[in-house]
Amino acid sequence: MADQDLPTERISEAEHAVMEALWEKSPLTAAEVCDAVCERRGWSMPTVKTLLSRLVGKGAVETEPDGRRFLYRPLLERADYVGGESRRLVDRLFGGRAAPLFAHLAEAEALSDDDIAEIERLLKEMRK
Amino acid sequence: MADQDLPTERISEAEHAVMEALWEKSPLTAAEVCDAVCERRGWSMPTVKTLLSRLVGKGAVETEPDGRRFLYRPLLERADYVGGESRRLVDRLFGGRAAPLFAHLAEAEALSDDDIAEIERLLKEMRK
DNA sequence: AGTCAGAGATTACAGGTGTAGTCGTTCGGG
DNA sequence: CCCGAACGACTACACCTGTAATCTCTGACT
Repeated sequence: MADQDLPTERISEAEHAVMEALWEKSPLTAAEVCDAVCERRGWSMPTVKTLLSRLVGKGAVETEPDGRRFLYRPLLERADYVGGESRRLVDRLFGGRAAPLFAHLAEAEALSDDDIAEIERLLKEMRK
Repeated sequence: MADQDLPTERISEAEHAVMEALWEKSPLTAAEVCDAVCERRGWSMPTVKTLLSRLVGKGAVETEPDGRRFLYRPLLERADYVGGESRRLVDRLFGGRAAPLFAHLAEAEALSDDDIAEIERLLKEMRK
């Protein structure tokens, strides 16, 4: 009963970098997306164009004509993407239970003091 | 300073299913791995053989001759794999901070009561 | 001793992904 | 009014992944 009718196919890692740029600010032109990500990833414009096209094809991004170019805007929301990826990981690696993930992060000392404090705060809030 | 000298390349999802079988019990023959996963995934023997070979190539599994066949044994430990994958996700999606991941799971109601109780227990233990 | 079952090795092949070049059109400047 | 810059569309291509068929060898049984 949790089926989304979003026909959202899976988004690859490179595509995700483009999505992050669009989540940060949108709509953007292809050139602006490139400004946001090309240097960090060592990409050229054509690469960004390809990724944008694929994202449009996957239904994760929509275009809006603006003169003779396009403005790109995310259709998939970040929270949905993040939620899906998190769930996939938890399902695949921890049998769907979040506690073992937490235990693992704790054991690996991947939790900062800030994280711990924040989580305690969240827990307190939840149980209220 | 946390670089592992393990030359462990990335393991794909199908390969991961094979690893799970080997983590469950090892060493196993290819046929035994197939017994463990073929039905669930709808795979045939050749598929398992291919995945095992790739895992050996990636240095995640080692072989030990046993008569004329091989016994397969994981070299990569489950905790390392799980840790790596978890870290990748947290880095990519939450800027490396675990608290937002936790917040997200909480918000998405992906935490069962058991999870919450368990996490509280872990927290109490950690702060001691 | 000959053959067959079963083991790993080799090959296959379509689809996804990372990364980019080229093509055709069209707007704006001279 | 023409040309070049810039844009999206199309094409390219190597590698990875999922999935499997086929080949070759060798040990065991008859």
